[in-house]
Amino acid sequence: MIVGNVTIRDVAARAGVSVATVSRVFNRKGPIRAATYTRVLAIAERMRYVPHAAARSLSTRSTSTVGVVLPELHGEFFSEVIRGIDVSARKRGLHLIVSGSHSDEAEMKAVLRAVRGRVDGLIVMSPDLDASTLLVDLPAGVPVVLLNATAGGRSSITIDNAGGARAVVRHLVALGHSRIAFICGPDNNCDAAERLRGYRSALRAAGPLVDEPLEFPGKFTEESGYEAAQGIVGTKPRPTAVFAANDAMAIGALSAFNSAGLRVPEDMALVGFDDIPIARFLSPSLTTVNVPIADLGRRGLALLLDPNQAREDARRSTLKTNLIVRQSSGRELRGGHR
Amino acid sequence: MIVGNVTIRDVAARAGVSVATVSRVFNRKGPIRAATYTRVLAIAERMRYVPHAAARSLSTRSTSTVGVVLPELHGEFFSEVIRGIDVSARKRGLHLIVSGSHSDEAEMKAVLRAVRGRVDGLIVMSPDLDASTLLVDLPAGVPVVLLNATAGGRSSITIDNAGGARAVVRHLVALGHSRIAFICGPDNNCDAAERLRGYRSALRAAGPLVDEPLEFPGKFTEESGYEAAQGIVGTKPRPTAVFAANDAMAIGALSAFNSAGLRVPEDMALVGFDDIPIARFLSPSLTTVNVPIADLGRRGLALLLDPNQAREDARRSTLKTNLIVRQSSGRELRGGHR
DNA sequence: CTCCGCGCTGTAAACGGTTACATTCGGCAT
DNA sequence: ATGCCGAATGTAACCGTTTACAGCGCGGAG
Repeated sequence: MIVGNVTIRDVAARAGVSVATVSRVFNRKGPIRAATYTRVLAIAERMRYVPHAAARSLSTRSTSTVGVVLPELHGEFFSEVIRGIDVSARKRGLHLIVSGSHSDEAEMKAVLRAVRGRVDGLIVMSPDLDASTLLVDLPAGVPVVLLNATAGGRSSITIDNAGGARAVVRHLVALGHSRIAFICGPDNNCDAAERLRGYRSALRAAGPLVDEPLEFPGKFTEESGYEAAQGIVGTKPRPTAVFAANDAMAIGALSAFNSAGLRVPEDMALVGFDDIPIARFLSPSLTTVNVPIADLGRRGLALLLDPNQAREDARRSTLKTNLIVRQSSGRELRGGHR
Repeated sequence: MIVGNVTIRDVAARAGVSVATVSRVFNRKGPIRAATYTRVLAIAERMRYVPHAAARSLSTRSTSTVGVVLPELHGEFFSEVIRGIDVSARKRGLHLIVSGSHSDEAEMKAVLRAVRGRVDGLIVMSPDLDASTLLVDLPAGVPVVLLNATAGGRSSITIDNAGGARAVVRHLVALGHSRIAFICGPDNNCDAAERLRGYRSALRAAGPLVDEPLEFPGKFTEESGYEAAQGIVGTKPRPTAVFAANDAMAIGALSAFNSAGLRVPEDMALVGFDDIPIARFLSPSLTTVNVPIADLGRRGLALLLDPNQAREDARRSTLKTNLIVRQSSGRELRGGHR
């Protein structure tokens, strides 16, 4: 027989007090005699009383949970974002409800609508889909913070994608490379677009000695990086350096270069973007752009909870990225035909 | 001005029906005239009515969310587990509340207690901490499924760790290796313990031509794999093969071997465990044991929701693992001193 | 001695849904 | 005409909290 769950009334009855008193004890609100306090607490403990979250939410109009909506859940990147949010959520006693794998827009909208009474706020990362149309029919009054996306009036945190990309190109150019290929991210992905923009502008800024942009399609997955790299291997004249728009594709490319018998970095320099945790453990270790991924999550949560959200200036912030030079970009090219 | 949220009563009033009718429309329950149905739905849509999740939960005694408790959230492995749960949760219209980073037991217990009225069930992965003591003061009546752990009477899904480990050792022995080192997982971690057990028993079974177990401590992290591998490099006589208890440590070891100038697999064969998605993209690609990670999550959820949970035989299941031979274990040793 | 104020506790009305039960209303058999 | 039945809908209790407000006892001021 399943023992029915103990309610606040049961505890009150057993302790010989009213439900209000028990509630006050649990919420440390209002004046309570010390003796009453400890007695109620002891009895509640003995009866294994645990407050019913839904009932409390209904009454207080506040769940203590925030929702996290990501394009997908797979891979080191998203895992880090979630972790960043999770650790700071726990510090504040908040719960996290996550949801990913939103291939299509309708599905995502359905999720967004189901939040009333479930979360106090939402952290949304939607680099692919246009955020402003998505959020249009979000229940009113739900605070939202966007990660790596912007939409009119919403708070957001973005990272300096273009700046990071420019740093990569400058690094490669400084090493003597002049034919630098780029493996793009998915179409419509705004991070990808910014990185591409940075790549192009830095190439242009590098002057006439450096070749035109040489771009290969990719989808931010290891597979797509692998395939793009195969295309690069067959390109004549072959580039001497490859800049992948994210680390996952760089990993795929590395694998393809190995299969093709090309050594990295001797025969081909390779740079990624994101600095996912395993980047430093690849062989060769991956030169990449560090983006403070966990920080992105952490600050997203902080912004969401910040009561000063109304202050316009604080609502948007951009996180700096910085180049991490490791082995895969190699040393200065010698005897180049420069 | 924030527009107050629309309640079911508002919709009922506007549509000229009772709240019961509106409720029935939304839940497709009870007989409703077609005309009423569409009219109410249209009005609700126009008013942007969304049912309040907490209120519904309170009334029906069922949230449609399940909780997922993991030891931590970082890395490809856990990310895959969550993804597996997430995709099948979405198919069933369920939400997911996750929580990780449970360094200590008290923290984890606190999380487990807070579930009343928040989730309908729990999927708990706790390879480090003893599950039975953890679950002792879980609110009564919350169904639980354990992943990679067992505790009296609880449903659980485990993977065949020992079998996978034995397959690895047999594979290496078949290739001609006789000095096979093992990088252990954390103490108290039951997956790690099982893998170690498999390693030892397979070595023993391999006969007298194969050396005694040679074990190095590790903690399932890339760093710890790196350090363990440094120790292995300095060991005399040096092993010819290394079996890391998980892929993350194998990645760390690979990095260390590269730094030390050892080629994998020519100078040192290397095998991991888990078959995380990037394993195939490492250079060399990693020989490892495939465990159906996403499946683990998927089946965990299925078991949790299975009304037949009472049937004793269905409550525990073990997932098969299987060896995936790639490049890192190399080809047969030639001219060994066998 | 009365009254006031304060500290502590109790009462009961929300919160926003669901649902058992009651009610209404045609239609149909008697 | 009467009664009955089932389909469609309404009424109101209930889910388990929080909290505004009321009440009560008691000590000190007047």
